[in-house]
Amino acid sequence: MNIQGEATKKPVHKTGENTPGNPAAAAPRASRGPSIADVAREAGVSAQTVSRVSNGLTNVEESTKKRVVEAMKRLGYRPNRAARALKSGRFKSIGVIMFSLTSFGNMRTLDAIATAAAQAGYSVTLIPLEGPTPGMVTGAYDRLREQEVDGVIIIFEAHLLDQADITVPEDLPAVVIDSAPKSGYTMVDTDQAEGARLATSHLLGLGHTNVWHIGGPTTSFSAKHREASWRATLHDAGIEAPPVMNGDWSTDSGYQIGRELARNPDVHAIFAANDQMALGAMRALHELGRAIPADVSIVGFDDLDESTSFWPPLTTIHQDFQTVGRLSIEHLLQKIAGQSPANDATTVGTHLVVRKSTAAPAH
Amino acid sequence: MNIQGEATKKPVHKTGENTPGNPAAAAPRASRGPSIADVAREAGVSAQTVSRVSNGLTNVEESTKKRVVEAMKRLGYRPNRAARALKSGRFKSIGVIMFSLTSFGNMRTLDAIATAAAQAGYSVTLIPLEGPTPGMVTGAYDRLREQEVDGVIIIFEAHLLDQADITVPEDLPAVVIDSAPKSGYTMVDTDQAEGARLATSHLLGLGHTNVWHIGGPTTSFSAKHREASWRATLHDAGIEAPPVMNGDWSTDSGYQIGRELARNPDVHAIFAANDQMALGAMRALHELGRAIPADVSIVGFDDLDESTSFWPPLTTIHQDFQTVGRLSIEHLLQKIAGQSPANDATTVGTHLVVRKSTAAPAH
DNA sequence: TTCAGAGATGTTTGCGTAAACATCAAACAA
DNA sequence: TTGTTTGATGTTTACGCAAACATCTCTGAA
Repeated sequence: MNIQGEATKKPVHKTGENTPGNPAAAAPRASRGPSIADVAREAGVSAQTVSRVSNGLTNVEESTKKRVVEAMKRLGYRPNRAARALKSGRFKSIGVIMFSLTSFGNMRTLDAIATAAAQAGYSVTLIPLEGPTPGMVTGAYDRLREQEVDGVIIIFEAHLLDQADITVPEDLPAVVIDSAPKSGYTMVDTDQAEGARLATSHLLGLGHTNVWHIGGPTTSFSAKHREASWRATLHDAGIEAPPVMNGDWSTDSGYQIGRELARNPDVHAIFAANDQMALGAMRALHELGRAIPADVSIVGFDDLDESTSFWPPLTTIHQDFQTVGRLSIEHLLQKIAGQSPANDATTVGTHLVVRKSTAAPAH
Repeated sequence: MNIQGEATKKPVHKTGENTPGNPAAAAPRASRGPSIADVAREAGVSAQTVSRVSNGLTNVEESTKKRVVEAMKRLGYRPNRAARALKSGRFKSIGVIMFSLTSFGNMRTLDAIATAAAQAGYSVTLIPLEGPTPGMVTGAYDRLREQEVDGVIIIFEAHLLDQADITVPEDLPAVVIDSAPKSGYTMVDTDQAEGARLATSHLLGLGHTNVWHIGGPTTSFSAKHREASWRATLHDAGIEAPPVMNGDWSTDSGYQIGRELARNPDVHAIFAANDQMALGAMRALHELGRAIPADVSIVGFDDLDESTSFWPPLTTIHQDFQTVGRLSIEHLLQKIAGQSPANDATTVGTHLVVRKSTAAPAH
């Protein structure tokens, strides 16, 4: 009420005094909240002083500041970010481009990003993509540029951007997760190589003479990196890597591949590129009567909260999604602030979590 | 390159010709993209005409429009949403407030929301909350108001808002998911009652004489509703409901409660309020030697993609997250457009998916 | 006393856009 | 012819904010 009254009392502006044929009652224009000018009037100061208080500048006398703050409260004033952004060119918002919200790993990373961004006073704008086709990527970029964000975090293979004939505008800070180093972008990611090596070595150390691999999609750098490291680890042990079948991260794809592997009596050790595919593979093994871990050992990658409760509880590689998300934001904010112009690559460590899905081979 | 070159050629503006003591080279002011005025100059028309083309208004001659579009392309023009928002009061953005990104159900819903919003030309701004305490909710609202969104979707119990002494500003359209009907907000949700009834009836129909329940957190309306419906279904069958233990949706909480239930020889049928807790409970049952479904039957709620691959594959209630998300956006956009002022409640149907975790009792 | 310096506060201005209004030419009716 | 309508286009203005600059009021030193 009070506010309303004040708000409508707004200035007549200097729009020339001559508007005689005023058409009926002015439309009750969609109530915009009180502006900085309203607060200024209420507090008896200038708009600029209100702005200073609003932005926490120091050079305002204590009593004045108090008066302004009270006026703000009374009017329920909230700064208008659109105006602020228009004026300052800063949006206090970062965009996240990702393909799918259905991959648990991405979810966890997004969660961490959102939390870290919020703590830094940034909001997160989501741009979901439907698939890794050039068109989809382009569309996202257009949208992000329109949206005007201060920077972006991209959670997929950066070379897809290149394929799509896109370069991130040089003035738009970007951080890439799940991509190759030296892609030309700042990068933060889990140490995929270490994780895959840990998983493979664990199985080898148990006495297995070979390790099969359920790979992730070939469009994913994480997947490719994990596979390469698995292959290298086998090679270092003098073992020739068996053929790889690639899933799409989904549980069902793991199940399909798992059925193939389960039918092969030579398979006694499996390294799945993520926990979800490992889960699917375990179902296939169960269905085909292969005991885990007595007959077949399996290791996953991710360490989801759920993996402890898979049956049997899954031995897996722990990924620190939290840290990846946090570091991404940190690096991005630094770039936004104009620091750290280097396109560096940061890697977050992993570790092996041994549970019940692996054991020494029977023979 | 080309674009770059054009962009830097930007107007000198009419900032008064007299700036003699110009300090060195003018700071290479953060390159703002080309504005509507640049396009207008390039195309030899007025800014207003460019605006008309940009907004797809019809009253522009074809040849003129073409000239403008070409100029836009040449300059790489993108409308500035901040300016547009400032002018129009519309932000083409909707906010999503949610507690946790770690609950799979919320994730799936968020995914659907983001997709539907994108299709409607809206972006999604994420506001993660750390917990259901009043302070957290308040903070989120402040942030959302500052962020200036056209509407919000709230994925949690609406009464928490009331507890927090907050009312959604009447002029801010809102849709609530996972909340009680008649909460005063427009509501979209899965038909919790139907789902819980389906689950309970299924177990009863199999011949079980009682059904235990693993409940969700008491702060969740979904959880309370599922529990109430389970209780009512038992009551209708002349059965007194056994005591309920409440988890927090997490797999681990399901495991803890599952261990209690597994130790009780009377327990032969369990309805878990979500699939994750069912997974945890199944692990507990396995560990304590209770066969599923020979000795104990269990039904979940959600029907995650993973549930097919749990061991045994989980019988569960299918929730259509996709539809819930899509309808939320539809209703919200209607409210934003000023239509459908009624605070109605929309319910999305469920169905039972029978897999391998349920069977008739032994004897 | 006089003035320089420092800090508080006010005034002007423009960010990019679109509504409101103004103008102008062509088409048409009287 | 002359005026009226219609559609295309240009001009002015304000959206809310915060830089840049201007002013004003104290201190304290010369």
